[in-house]
Amino acid sequence: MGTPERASERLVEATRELLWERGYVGTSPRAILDRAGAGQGSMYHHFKGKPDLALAAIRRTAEELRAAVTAVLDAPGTPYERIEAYLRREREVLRGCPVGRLTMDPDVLASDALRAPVDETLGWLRGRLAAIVQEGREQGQFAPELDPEETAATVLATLQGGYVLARACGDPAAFDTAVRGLLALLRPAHRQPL
Amino acid sequence: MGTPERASERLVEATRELLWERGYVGTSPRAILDRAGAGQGSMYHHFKGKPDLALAAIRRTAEELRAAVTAVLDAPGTPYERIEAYLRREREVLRGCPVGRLTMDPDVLASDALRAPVDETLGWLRGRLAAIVQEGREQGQFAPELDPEETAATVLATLQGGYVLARACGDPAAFDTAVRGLLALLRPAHRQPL
DNA sequence: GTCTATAATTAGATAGAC
DNA sequence: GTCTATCTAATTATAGAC
Repeated sequence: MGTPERASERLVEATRELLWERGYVGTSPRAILDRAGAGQGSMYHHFKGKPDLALAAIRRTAEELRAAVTAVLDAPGTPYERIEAYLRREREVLRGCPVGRLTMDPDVLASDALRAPVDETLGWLRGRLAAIVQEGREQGQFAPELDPEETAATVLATLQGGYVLARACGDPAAFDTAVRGLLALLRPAHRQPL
Repeated sequence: MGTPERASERLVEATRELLWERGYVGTSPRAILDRAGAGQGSMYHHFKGKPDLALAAIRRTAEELRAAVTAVLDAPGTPYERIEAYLRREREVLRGCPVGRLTMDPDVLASDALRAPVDETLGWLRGRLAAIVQEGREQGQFAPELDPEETAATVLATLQGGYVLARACGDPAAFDTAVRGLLALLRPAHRQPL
């Protein structure tokens, strides 16, 4: 492990870190090269330029997120438990979502190529969550009035917004508060009172 | 109405627009001056520099947001209806939240001065929503298990995250879907089934 | 107050040596 | 493949005229 051998690899990793920390417009090729320990020639040999390198970085970040989410959502448990596990999974909350944050980047949104992996990843995530809500509805754990697509969107939006609240006050607890509020609303016991 | 007379006024307005569209790191003094139709001297006469001007712009945006939210939340109606009115109020969804988007800006978060108005505004909003949830709980419209602070955080997070989802796919409908999902979870009728 | 001129620094990319 | 040198434009700010 540690620093990768190949320069192209180090460039992608450095870009991933910087996109997460500073976004696309806030990341300069200079900063990438410094962090990767590579020269300009190395970057322009492997990639066509900043957008091309960023695309490679975003795609890898998206892949990793999907793998991590799949591991949590495919774990055993009731639908509610799996959603709860996803909402409560360990996160570096103050760093924000490495995929979701890109939607606040004007240059990313202006490029169909850069926006595509973001759109696909969040769309996939919504679909996964919707399937679980649907499952819970069929099992009677969730009320039939809950639309799976809508509920999934609410779950994902609460997560993404939780990052916003936590970063605003500089305290990860704000994220947890929003998640607890959502879990209370989703809780089967509460929707089927005594 | 129209373009303000005073240059300082035009500078603040231009900065407000650009911060909303491109964020802090994506906004250059040059772009501000172009949009405001002002020269460099004008800007450095009224403001100490980019951070100072941005602070003035952020404060005004925060003021306007508070006024607009107050108008909706203080309107007549049950607690659920007032929250629903807030969630469904007209928004330019794809532009995102002018305050919330700043939390994704590394330079804003790195500055206590710039982050303060963002933190205060979202904190105030959470407080207002929590008071309404509390009210609804006392009236029996919301279940006693719903913690007002947590529920308010969930409502605000869903909004902020709704912008993320909508911007990712370039469709405001994604925002509405998340809102409908939240309203279904909050709906008194669903929490007190037949 | 507002302007233009200037300047030091960085962004983003190219050329060509090794 | 990787490096350094170079280049054009933009960023952020200062100086000084009007």
